[in-house]
Amino acid sequence: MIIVARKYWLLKTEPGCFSIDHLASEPNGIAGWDGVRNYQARNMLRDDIQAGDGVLFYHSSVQPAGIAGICEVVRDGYPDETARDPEGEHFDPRATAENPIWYQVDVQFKSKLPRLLTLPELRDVPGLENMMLLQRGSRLSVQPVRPDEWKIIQRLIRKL
DNA sequence: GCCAACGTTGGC
DNA sequence: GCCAACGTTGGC
Repeated sequence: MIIVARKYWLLKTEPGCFSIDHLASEPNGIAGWDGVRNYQARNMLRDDIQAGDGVLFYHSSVQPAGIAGICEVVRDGYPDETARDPEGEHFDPRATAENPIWYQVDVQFKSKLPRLLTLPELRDVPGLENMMLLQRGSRLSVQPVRPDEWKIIQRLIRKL
């Protein structure tokens, strides 16, 4: 018997580089989440994130930063080919076909929030105190989100 | 632009 | 394997 436990994640991106609008305008709203060059994040992309998982799409390095939309993982981790493109900005000369080093998933657009659910707002929400995003010095670009945190955030979104 | 936090690199 | 130096992230 296969038990599929749906999991939840937060994926960070700088909207100047790739925003929720970019994702929405892709064919079928599907894009590869590539270019991640951090081992902790890589491990989650490769091993933990699965098709069907829910994703909070987070805009970082903007004022204010915040959750911009919701998307869903539609493909499990697979080698990130941008690591092997010498012309690309995510090139890593160590990556080979046998040892790709870096991994990505594919995500599909679900919804764009009517407005950003901002970081300062999230900090004030009871129940989110332990959310990884809100911890000091937290800068992982791929973060697990607990089911209760996901639920609270879905409720906030409905009231936006 | 500043700077705290954290990751990576490389000499030893 | 330690750790100092350096690079990057990202909120402010």
